[in-house]
Order: sequence, then C-alpha cells, then structure tokens
Amino acid sequence: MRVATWNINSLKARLDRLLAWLETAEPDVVCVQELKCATADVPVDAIAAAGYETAASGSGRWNGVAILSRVGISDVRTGIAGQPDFADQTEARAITATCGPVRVQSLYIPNGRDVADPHFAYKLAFLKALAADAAADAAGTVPFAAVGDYNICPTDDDIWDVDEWAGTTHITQDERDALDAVKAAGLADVHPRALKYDQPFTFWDYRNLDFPKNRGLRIDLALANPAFAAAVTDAYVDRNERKGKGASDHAPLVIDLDL
DNA sequence: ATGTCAGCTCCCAGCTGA
Repeated sequence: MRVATWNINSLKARLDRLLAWLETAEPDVVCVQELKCATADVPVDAIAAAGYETAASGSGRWNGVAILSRVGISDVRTGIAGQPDFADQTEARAITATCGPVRVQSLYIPNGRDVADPHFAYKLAFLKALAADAAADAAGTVPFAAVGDYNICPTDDDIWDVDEWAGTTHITQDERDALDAVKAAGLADVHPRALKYDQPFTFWDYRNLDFPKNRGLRIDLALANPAFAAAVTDAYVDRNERKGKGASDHAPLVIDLDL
C-alpha cells in the first residue's frame, strides 16, 4: 500500500491539485496538513467522488489536519493527550486513524516563529506531549506512523544552508532534542530518497526563488514504529508537485509499504 | 527587493502567519 503526507497549504485553494494528485499518485492513505478551513467546510463530497473517505479536524483560518483513505477509516482520534493550548486555544494540529492495516497520525507541529517567541516554547511543549502520546502506538504490533509537518530539520543535511539559518527556529538543538524524544518513544525517521539533487527536501519557501534554486528544507517527516518501518519498500519526495502555478510550498512525502 | 501566498478584514488594501 501507499501512504503519503502533504502540507497542502489551504485545502480550498489546492483542491483541484489534490484531486489530480490522488488520481496520478494513487495513494491509499494521505495525511494532510494546513487545511486552513473549518471542519464543516472540508470538501468531503469532492474527495469522496475521488474514492476517499475523510477524517478532518479544522479550525478556520489557520492549521487544520486530515486523513484521507480509500482503505477505510476507523478509530479516529482528534488531538493528542496532554496537548498544550496556544492563546487559550486547543489548535487543530493532530488527528489519528486506522486505515486498513496501518494506523497513522497526521501532525502539524507548531512553527515556533522565533526562539524568543512564546510560540517556540509551545512548539517544544507540543513535541513533549507527542512523545508521551505516541508511546503506546509506537510499542504496538500494528504498523503505526506519526507523519506530517514537524517544522524541524532533523540534521544539518536537511537544510540547504545551515549557516543562512543560524539563530532561527527549525534547526536548534532544543527542537532536535525534542524530536529525538519523540523518536525515543520507539519511532524511526523513514528517510526518503530525492527524485532530483541529493537532499530529499520537502519544503521550499515561496519567496526568493527558493524552489528553482533548491533552497529547501526536509521538515515533513514520517516517524514509524518497527512494524511500519519493516514494511517500507520505498520512500520519496514527489517534488514535481511543488512545480507550476498554484503549488503548495510543500511537496508530498510518499511511502510504499509491503502491506 | 522577503523576486510569495492564502485568508481575513471596521469591504478590497493592508494585515498576519508561514
């Protein structure tokens, strides 16, 4: 089966591209982030017409996560245990479901904005909660993966120029330690191959001609438990989806499984 | 030149967040 994760940067603005991609890439399960619409506004009928059921958690203007599946969706859970609030809001940043033989979690980890911003502490607190939340699924026999936009470059190889980003979020030791704590729950980073160039970046900023210049980051990750990781036959970043007018600033991460 | 984009708003130009 094929599982993908994609920060779509507005489900409404990207619906046509999503539907076209479902048809060509033929994923069985797609974890989507940054819906930027309320749960009630998720176009479930158009997605159903493409053959996919939807489980979504949206909250309007920002955030929002979903799981699309053509192999069934059950045991849906919204949010994570002990999820911290931001500005007195519990944001739509996590949804988990069982889809056929796998259990997947679609995650949109807070950006952090700036190391001095309260959003950065929120990011670390979210990751701490995630590490605890994921422990049971990580230790289970059901193939499980916590996938999505982690907003962290795991290593210096996961960014086009670490010096250019010195002092900013996404590359700090605090964030990497927090990510390591999630992995320590029993999850391994499914490292994708690049379709072009050496580094499998998943995000290129819209600004500065970052995509043509390949100034990218690998921040969309799939953290898999042993049962999931053992079934992986291929993983790649579909950078073609970052091309052209109306692209998201993220490309899908695609994982093939012998399941 | 932040070489952009999406969604929202004291309704359409200017802000926020990424």
